[in-house]
Amino acid sequence: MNIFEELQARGLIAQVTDDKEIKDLINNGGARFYIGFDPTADSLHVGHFMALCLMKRLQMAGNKPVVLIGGGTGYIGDPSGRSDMRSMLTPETIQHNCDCFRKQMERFIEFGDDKAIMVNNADWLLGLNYIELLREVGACFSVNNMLRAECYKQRMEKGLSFLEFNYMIMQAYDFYYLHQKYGCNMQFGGDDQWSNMLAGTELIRKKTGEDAYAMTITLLLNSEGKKMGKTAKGAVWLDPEKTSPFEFYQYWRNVGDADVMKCIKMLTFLPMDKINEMETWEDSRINEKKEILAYELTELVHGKEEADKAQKSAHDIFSGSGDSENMPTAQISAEDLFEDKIGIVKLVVKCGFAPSNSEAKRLIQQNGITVNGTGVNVLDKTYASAELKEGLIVCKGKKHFKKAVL
RNA sequence: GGGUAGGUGGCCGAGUGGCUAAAGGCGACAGACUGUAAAUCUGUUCUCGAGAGGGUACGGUGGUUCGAAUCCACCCCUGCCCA
Repeated sequence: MNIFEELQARGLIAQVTDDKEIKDLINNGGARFYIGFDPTADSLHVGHFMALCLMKRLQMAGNKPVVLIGGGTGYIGDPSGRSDMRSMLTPETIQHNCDCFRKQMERFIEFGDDKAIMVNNADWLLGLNYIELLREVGACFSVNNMLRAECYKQRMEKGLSFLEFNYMIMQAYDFYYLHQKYGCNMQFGGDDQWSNMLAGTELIRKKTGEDAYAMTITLLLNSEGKKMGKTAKGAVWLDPEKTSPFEFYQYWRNVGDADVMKCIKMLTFLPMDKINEMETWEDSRINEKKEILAYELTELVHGKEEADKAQKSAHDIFSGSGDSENMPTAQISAEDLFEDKIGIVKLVVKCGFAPSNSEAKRLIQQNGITVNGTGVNVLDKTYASAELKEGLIVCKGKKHFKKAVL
């Protein structure tokens, strides 16, 4: 099975500009392709992860990846798929985010002379001269056409600033620039990027007469049509500081039944044979599938050791052996104690189960909190420092566990 | 630049001087049921406080009033129409 077929079988391909040419290109390792990442936060998330996986798959098939960090486009903000304007990031934040991205990616993709390269579009976008750019690039764009693009259409009702309107031009310019400088002939991206990517291939054609290609990856949606990789607290991050390996594991362990196989196909590197075999498993093995999904992904993102730990914690907690060795911990400091004791409300907040005291109280009153296996529903319950030294197992609901230690 | 409609809690959206910490819906969290799933049902959903009670909040700043999300002035932002 060649790479194109595999991507297809995994359901990763959403749209392509020319499937024949692209097939040839990537199957024969002839693609020098880029994927752009805008530094909108200080960690990558699951959406980025899919793009990185794709990059890896293509790299394994002999193609050369270019990682583009949007240090320049971050100044503008992509309006695609947004119903309102992004808040503008300060230059310092953008720089900080770029650095964070770089660190995380280096762990995942191999960079080097004959491997992947990483570039930052701040290097060429920030120094552009407005009038020159208008003459050189602006002339190639039809406003009429741009307005017809899906990504802008949605914004026509709610308002679109000129700043954001220019995002497409900047992205197109990136592609053009990379084409000229590195011989980049292909761009990949999320499906919401389609119009921006097409703008790039068109710009290249107009300026150079050469063909360049674009392909989008299917957005990972759950069976309800919502983007996956989001939780109540926000995105599922790849940074272990922001989303612990255990939480990461649990997110995937808890995906809906209907979404398991899709996630396995799209996100893991399990061979298609194995996946096809899993498709034939009986329904009763659904939880086994979920464990495989969770383990595979945690291993990819956080490494084998962390994945083993997360899986073991999950088993310990949910299959009742009560072993707390690998449970995520919450550190309680001496200042949190009053008269050598800590109150239940404070304990719940310290464990990160509630952002405010009020919410913690509600949880407690609703029987949502268990400490060391016994339900606690009175607000004045306290625990002595000696108990804390032993480690208190605090759980919120049935799925959230923390070991509180002094 | 002119006209006009708007800006309310995480989101949508009611409310047009006291009964409003603000209806209703969505989302989220907890409980029941389950398989660490989905669906369903119940409860909760600004914050501080053990509680009584307090604090802050309807775009911003001032003002009127015993009392303002609600009235007035100015400002900021958005949609639509005209230029």
